[in-house]
Amino acid sequence: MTEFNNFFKSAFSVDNVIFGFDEGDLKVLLINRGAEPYKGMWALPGDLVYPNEDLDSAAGRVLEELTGLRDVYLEQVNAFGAVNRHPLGRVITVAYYSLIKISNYVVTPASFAQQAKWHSLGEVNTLAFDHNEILNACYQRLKQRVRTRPVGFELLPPKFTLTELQHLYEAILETGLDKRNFRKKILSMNLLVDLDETQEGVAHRPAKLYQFAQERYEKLVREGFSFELKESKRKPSSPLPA
Amino acid sequence: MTEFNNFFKSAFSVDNVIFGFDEGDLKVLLINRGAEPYKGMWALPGDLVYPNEDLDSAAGRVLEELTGLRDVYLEQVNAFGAVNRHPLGRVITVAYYSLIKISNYVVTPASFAQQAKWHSLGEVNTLAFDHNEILNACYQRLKQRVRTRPVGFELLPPKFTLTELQHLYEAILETGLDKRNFRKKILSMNLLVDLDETQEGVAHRPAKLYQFAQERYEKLVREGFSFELKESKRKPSSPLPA
DNA sequence: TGGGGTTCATGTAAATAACACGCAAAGTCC
DNA sequence: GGACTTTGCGTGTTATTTACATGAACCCCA
Repeated sequence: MTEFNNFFKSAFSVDNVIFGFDEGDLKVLLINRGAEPYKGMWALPGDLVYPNEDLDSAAGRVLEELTGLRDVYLEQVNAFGAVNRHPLGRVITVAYYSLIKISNYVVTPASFAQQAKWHSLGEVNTLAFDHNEILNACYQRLKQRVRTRPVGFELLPPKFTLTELQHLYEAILETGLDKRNFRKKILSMNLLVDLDETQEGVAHRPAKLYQFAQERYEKLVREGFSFELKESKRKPSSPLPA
Repeated sequence: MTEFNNFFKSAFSVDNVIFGFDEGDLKVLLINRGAEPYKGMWALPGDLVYPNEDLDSAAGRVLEELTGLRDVYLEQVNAFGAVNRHPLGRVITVAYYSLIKISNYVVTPASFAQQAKWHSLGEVNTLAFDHNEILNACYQRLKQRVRTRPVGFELLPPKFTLTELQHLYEAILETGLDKRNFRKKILSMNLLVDLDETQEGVAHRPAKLYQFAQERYEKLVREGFSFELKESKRKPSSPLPA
């Protein structure tokens, strides 16, 4: 057993890629590290896992400490365990991503951060540790999920317009979609409830508001669906912000 | 840093779900544990990760010790870290699955096993640790992969018939497929090379042999494809072995 | 109060992909 | 050489996906 105990010299952490959606693009919540190593650099929020804590709980805790949110969509993606990924010892990390409604709350930097801030996915620079790699893996996973589960909705406010929903898909999939085909497809899934309300205060014809049908939503999350739409030939999504 | 070091009391392992395909059904390679805990029970092959070893390397090592094979399809699935999943301490495990050509080699039980043996997926009973859960997660992942990457081929011998290929898909997807549609679809992918050879010694019309086109294969592994065929109405796969 | 600006909402025809289906040919076995 | 088994193809039918344009609703401002 002595030999066995030699192995118990490592630790593990969770890192959480927190996605939000705002102003038409996809964002990640990053923290500015308040402690060494990598002090002052941007990083994914994460923490060592407590001895009596499950991985999922740890990921949920990190999220809650930072945002105050519970009961949020949270999915484990992968473990990262390169030998030297952490300068202070052998630490493997388990990556999670979560989807939150960005408008729902105020970010309160946790103890381990000086600052927490949303970054557009396209504007993320070099992060601490191997966090760029982790971020990328989580983003790829999200991209894939969006095509087979209706998880996109987790990112939207309770009431939304079809155009907002389309912009969300376009941002995640990095593509442009045909409006009519998008609507036809999404409406045919019986996933949306027409609220008989419209936007107010917009300087143009107001759009109808929808919410998603909870039961149907859960069914589709469980069973999966297939959302495949070809990139629109006519209106490729602009690579530049307006 | 003292506090930090309190965390370094845990270990991590890899467990490897090794899939093979033979006699028309999907198999997993299990070991009979030669040491406590769970001595004598069937389990997934796995091992603690050495202090200077990457996760992927560890998974590859486990596989090689058991089968002698290198350069095999290997994919990480998930980490499992329930607090009490290991009776001797906090050990989280990272699950991998690999796909091998079952006929290629002889199983040689590694040091940690008394015995290694192929089990049909349907005949797996209670395993050590949380290995049933892990096995299931890996199987689900494989099922999903098969629909978007041509990984199925990793399980077949270098030369195979279309019928064998179809049986493989049916076994993994647990479904029955229409022969003609299956052929049409798979041939239209330009993935197969007709070897101009036929089976020998079979008591019926011999089938043509194919191999898969390496380049095209790699391209499709990278880019993905979509293999969706509806379950055949006429010949649902029999739930019972012949 | 009406004209300009902007976004919303919608339907159809053409092309493509998926589906169900049956029969002749190529071998082995006896 | 006749019976048996499995292979290997092609086609009509149906469902899905694609491309595409115009009038309607609302705000703002002159």
